Amino acid sequence: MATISDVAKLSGLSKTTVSRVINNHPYVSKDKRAQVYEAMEQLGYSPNPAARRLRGQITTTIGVIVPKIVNPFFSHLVNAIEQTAYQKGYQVLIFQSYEDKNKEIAFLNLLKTRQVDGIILTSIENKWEVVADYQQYGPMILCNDYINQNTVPMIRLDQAKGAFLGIEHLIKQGHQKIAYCTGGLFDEEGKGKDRNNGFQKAMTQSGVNVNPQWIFIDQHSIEDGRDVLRQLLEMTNRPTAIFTGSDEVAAGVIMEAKKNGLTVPRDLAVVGFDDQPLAQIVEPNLTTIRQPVNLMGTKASERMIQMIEEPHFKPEHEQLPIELVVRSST
Amino acid sequence: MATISDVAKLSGLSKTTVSRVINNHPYVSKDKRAQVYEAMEQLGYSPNPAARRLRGQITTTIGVIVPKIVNPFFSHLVNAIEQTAYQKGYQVLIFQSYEDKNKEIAFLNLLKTRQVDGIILTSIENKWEVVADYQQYGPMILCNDYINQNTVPMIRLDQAKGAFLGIEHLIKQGHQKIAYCTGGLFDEEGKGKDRNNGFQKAMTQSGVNVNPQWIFIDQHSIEDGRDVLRQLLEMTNRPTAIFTGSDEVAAGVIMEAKKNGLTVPRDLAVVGFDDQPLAQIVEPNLTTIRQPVNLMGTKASERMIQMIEEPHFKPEHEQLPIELVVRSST
DNA sequence: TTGTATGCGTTATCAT
DNA sequence: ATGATAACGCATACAA
Repeated sequence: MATISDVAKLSGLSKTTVSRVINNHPYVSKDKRAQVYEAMEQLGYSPNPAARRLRGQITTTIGVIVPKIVNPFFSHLVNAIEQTAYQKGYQVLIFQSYEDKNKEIAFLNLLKTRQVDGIILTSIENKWEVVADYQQYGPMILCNDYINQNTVPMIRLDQAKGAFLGIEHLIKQGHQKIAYCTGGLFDEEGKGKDRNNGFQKAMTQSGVNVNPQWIFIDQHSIEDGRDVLRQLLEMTNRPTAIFTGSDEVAAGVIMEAKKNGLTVPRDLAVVGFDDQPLAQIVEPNLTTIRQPVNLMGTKASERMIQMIEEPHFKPEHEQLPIELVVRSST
Repeated sequence: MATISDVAKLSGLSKTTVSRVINNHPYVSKDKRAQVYEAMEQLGYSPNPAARRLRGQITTTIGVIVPKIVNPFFSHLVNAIEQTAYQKGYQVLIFQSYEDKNKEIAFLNLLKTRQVDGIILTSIENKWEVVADYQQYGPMILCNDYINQNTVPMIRLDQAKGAFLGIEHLIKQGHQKIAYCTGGLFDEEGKGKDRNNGFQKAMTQSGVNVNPQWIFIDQHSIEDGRDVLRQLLEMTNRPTAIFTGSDEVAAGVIMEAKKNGLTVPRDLAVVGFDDQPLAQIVEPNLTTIRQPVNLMGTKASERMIQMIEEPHFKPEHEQLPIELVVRSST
């Protein structure tokens, strides 16, 4: 590989001048500039990023930590982040935490070691205090996941409203016996807390009781959904509707319901979450919650770059709208 | 950030010794080694990768170029590559070409500028000669996509066999009027050529005619599938079966067929490709071709790392098995 | 077993 | 407007 010295030698100028040309500095005469370009062309020169980093302390690389890239929600999110960043000349490093605390720490360390200029975190695995500590090494944005503090910029969806809309919709349809699935826990704090609150709020507001028997935690896959339905089947007192918090789970519920002779939505109404392609493939088509994933990714990317380039910039928290898509499963 | 000099100063030793400890060199006494660790710990030291790269010319980073990460096939492939690489201490940079020639070139340039130690190419956008040229700058592997030359290591699926199995299956079921969709073109060369050949071979072998009217190119999405079915509907001479080359397209075909009062597989048998989750959600469940994506990713990753670490290693070409999964759409 | 000195490719500082 | 030189953090050849 040609270096800046080679270019300097060939063009008969100094490294400094070449560097000036590369970085579009002023005070370089037209003809010398041309000479340099000529030489760069001839040598097929391109600057060595490692050297630039060592020198300039900037990597033009953003790290994104996601649980799993094979989850369509995150692959779309990453896609939006990446496209936006690319346009602005930034690379995106994608890291999969697999919901593992140690991996998350390992990735956060990239900020410390300056492999990335900033990190976009789409889910939090460790205690927040632990994660927050890394902010001293560079900018960090929470995108999708969030915390109840004001110590880091956040771009997120109004998850509570999402759950609220889904449940409210069911209640309006006359349902009083409503089951609830979450991908997280059913705690005040922790994963899925927001949707839980939205659920609670909608139920309380309409004076509908929450039956703890009908709460299912840690549900993610199609198979999980099938399993939930099997459990429902064994109950003497069954719900008439179920909010699943995931299109996959919803699809599983529906498939298994039909297999067992139930009719959706007559015997059981089902609400999903995400509006993934499969929502329009299950039959009946899924009523679900649509989230503006692309918008969220784009915003996160833009904010991050701004934070990197303007060290004193502190973005506002943002909560993006979310909507109910009514189809035929309710 | 602490540097190696800080560690040297604090431990009262030289940079060299510290460096030796970091890189597990022999000839460092137990106690000095301990001192160094002690100092590193105290300072929260971690080596600066940019400096290491500049010095050592190794990045422990592999680049993967995919068309789109939101395509589940590629997100699973990338996932497998990444997991394997991560275990061996390599990072993976994911690049989306969006099937754009220029983007592909831009990414290949990362090899030239040593941002990555090697590149795994999962699809080829430019002419092969153009791409091949970049091999002089570092190792390259073709994974999934391939060429008819012996100039680069390849790990791929037996796509021809995949298509062959699908078509053969249809013919065995008594079908003679078979439509064919491809995500590429219907040329001897170019995208999808292999599946085309498998299709041709199965047809010819059984003496079944190929009707050019029933060939559809450049089909990818669910919507594309719906569209294909609408076109079929307008024909007076209709096929009795269709091989789609994509589960999404197959799902679209089935959805639209049912919407128009056709029964699958009685009126139209449908074969997909990929065995994605939705294959078990459409009704009837999709007969499809299953590809060992994870295996392919793992192998590509392993081979690449070997090529990086042993400069004279030239991996064998590999063609991975592929299988037919019969469900109820045929 | 340990340390000194040098260079990797770039950019910023200071002269000229 | 242009150039000489130092410095970024690290790893190695060589010396001791």
